[in-house]
This record gives sequence, structure tokens and C-alpha cells, in this order.
Amino acid sequence: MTNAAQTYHHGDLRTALLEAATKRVAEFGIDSLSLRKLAEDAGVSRTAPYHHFKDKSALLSAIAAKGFSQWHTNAKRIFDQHDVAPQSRFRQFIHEYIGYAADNPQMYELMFGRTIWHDNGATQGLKEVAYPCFQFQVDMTKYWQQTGLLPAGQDALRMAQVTWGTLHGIARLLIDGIYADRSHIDEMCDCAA
Amino acid sequence: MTNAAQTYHHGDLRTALLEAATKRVAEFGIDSLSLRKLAEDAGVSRTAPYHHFKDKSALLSAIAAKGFSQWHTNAKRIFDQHDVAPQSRFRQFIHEYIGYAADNPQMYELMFGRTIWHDNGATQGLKEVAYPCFQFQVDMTKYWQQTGLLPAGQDALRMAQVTWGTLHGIARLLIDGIYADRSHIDEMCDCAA
DNA sequence: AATGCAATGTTGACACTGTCAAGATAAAAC
DNA sequence: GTTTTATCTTGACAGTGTCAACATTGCATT
Repeated sequence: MTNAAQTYHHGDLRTALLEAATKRVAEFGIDSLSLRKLAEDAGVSRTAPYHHFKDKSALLSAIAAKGFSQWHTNAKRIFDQHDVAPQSRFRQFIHEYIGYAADNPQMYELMFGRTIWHDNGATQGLKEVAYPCFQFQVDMTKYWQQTGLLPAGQDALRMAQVTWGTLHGIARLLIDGIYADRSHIDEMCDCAA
Repeated sequence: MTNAAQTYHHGDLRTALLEAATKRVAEFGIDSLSLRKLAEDAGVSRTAPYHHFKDKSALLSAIAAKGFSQWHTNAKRIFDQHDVAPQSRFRQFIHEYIGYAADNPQMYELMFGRTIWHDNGATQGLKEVAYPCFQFQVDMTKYWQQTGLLPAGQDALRMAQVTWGTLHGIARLLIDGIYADRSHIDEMCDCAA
């Protein structure tokens, strides 16, 4: 147990793989992730991961799921500060959203990029975490409309899509290196709204 | 000449590859593109493409470059309609931008995705086409600020980044299949501005 | 026109990749 | 104690991008 490398059964390979993969993706990007290398680093044979993840896409989905769950709790934390003025929370949310993308570009790329979402590649488990996250965005938008921070005339869903789209677009441009300076951006974002 | 398959030299392999690759990307996506298959389809050996493109990334860059040049002329066409009211042109531009992304999702993905831009993978030739395209976006923004369609207080560059970011984000969300209905979207976009 | 060089195309090889099938081992259930 | 189940292993296959070495052709210069 103490020396996992020498036992036939790893003991907790699934989480070990997940952690190593998450770390690797965060540091070197999605494309650098190889199941074989990952297995080797974990001191296990090439096909061992397949007993814990259906395929590579499933592993990536699992990583992204962790990211969504993490971000979701973070968003809730910001939103639930009832002692802070709505506008201030709104502003803080924007800052944190862009900040999260800037601090975890590879993870953001994975979560919102095409890699795991194209041709219905997303795992059921991923959807179960991601969809509530999207829904929360809509709920927040409704609240912002009620408090007058956003125009109330439009449908909440569409409004959420546009506001999120704006954030998403800025995040992408920021990640892809079009924006040089980070500090100037979020202030602009407030203006737009 | 008439029967290219039987001559040792293909004659115009570069453009043949480029066209076939463009078609394939548009239809089946970036990941489906294989240099070997491409060569085989062109009736040529596996490594022949390397005499025309440094590597796979260079080929993708060339495809994207064509896309940028195409879009650039399209944008200019819209913008240069001096007989149309600025606001109408502004609106049309937004529609066309989102429309282009919706009609050519794979191409848009290629042009603005990470595949060709990450770790400075972009060819010099691509940059020479893409950067003027970005610059044109800034120039248009300046014009829109002068005509009062956009707030004039902010720096044009940053303003362009935010407006483009919004378009980009919506396009991405649309491509990734979050938006179901296309017709409702562009009207919202006008409201936002 | 003959010759030499550069452009272009070919085969062979290497190091990767994801993933399946079949068998080995350990743990858990009965 | 025996059987079932979970886990891990080796072997294999098809595919990928890409390099090196060699072959063929077209063009330019003599």
C-alpha cells in the first residue's frame, strides 16, 4: 500500500490518473496528453487506464467535469454574498470569470472548447455537472435583470447567452493572446453592460 | 496533362492539396484531416505534400489564410456600401459575421481556434493575411465610434476587442451547439450594442 | 542540343498514438 | 474454499506525422 509501484493492483489508479492528467493538461495543454505516457508515469501498463475510463475522451470529460464543479461553487460563492451590493457582485463575477480563464487557460479551453463537445463526445457525467453550471448562469442573469443591472425587456435565456457570449469571447481572445494587458480588460466589460 | 494520375509530376499539387483539404475540413472538421489520406486521394505518395507545405500545421495555416482573405473582402464589401446608412451597415456586418460562422463552422473554428495559433504555430503567410483582417476590425470600430453607433469615450482598440469579443463569443456558442435557433440571435446582438 | 541543377515525387523507416483481444492476478463474495 | 468480479498485463493492429535517401522530371545555362 505504501509503495504502490510494486503491488499488482495500484489501489487508486482512477484518481491518480485524473490528478496527473489534470496537472499535465494545465501545464502543457490538451494535445500533450497521451494515455500511454500517463500510464507509464503512473507506473502501470498502457491499457490499464481503460478499466477506469472508456477512452481518452472520457478521461478528458472527467477532467472538465472537475473544472465545472469547481467553477460552479466559485460562482455560487460570489453570487451568494448577500451583504455585498448587486452591482459590486456583478462586477466581481465578471472579473473572476475572466480571471479564471486567464489563470487556467488550458482548463478553460478544455471545458468550453470543441474537443469534448464535438459530435456528442461529452460523457453523461460531464453533462450532469456542466448543465447546472449553465443553468446557474441563466438564474444569475434573471437576478441581474430584476435588479436593473441588465435590461429586463429581453428574455432571460437569450440575455444570458449574450452576456455569457461576451465573456466567453473576451476570454477566448485573451487566452489566444490577442489581448496583451489583463488589467485593462475587465473594466471595459463593465462598461459594455 | 489531361490524365494527371499517370505523370510522375502532378503539375499543380499544391493547389490540388489545398482545395481538397479545404473541402475536407469544411465537411468533416479539422481533426479528420490526414496528410496521408490527402496524398492518397490526390493520387500521390505520402510524403509528396512536404514539398509544398513544411508540415501539417503549415497546410492548415494555408487553408485558414484563404478563409481570412475571403472574409476580409466580404467585410470590406459590406463596409464600403456608402449609399447604405451606417447603422444598417453595422447591423448587416453583425449578421454576416455570425452568418459566416454559422455557415462555415469548421472554417471558423480553424481560423479562430487554437489549432493553428497555439505556440506560435501560425505561418508568416497566415499572419500577413490575418493581421490586416484584425486591423480592419479596428478601423471599422473607429468609424462606428465617429458615427455615434458605439460610445466614443473608450480607446478604439479596446472597443474593437470588446465588440469583436462579443461576436466571437456568440459565434462560438452558436457553433458549439448551445444556441438552437439562429434567427433570434442577431437581433439580440444589435440590442447589446 | 547537351548538361547540370533545382523542383518535385517515391519508398523505407521510425517513433509515436489510441484501442481491442486474450490471458494473468488479486480481491471480494459466496 | 471456491467462484465471481475487478483490475492489470502483454501482444497486436491500424493509423498518424515526419525524416532520410533515392528517383525522376523540367528548366536554365552553357
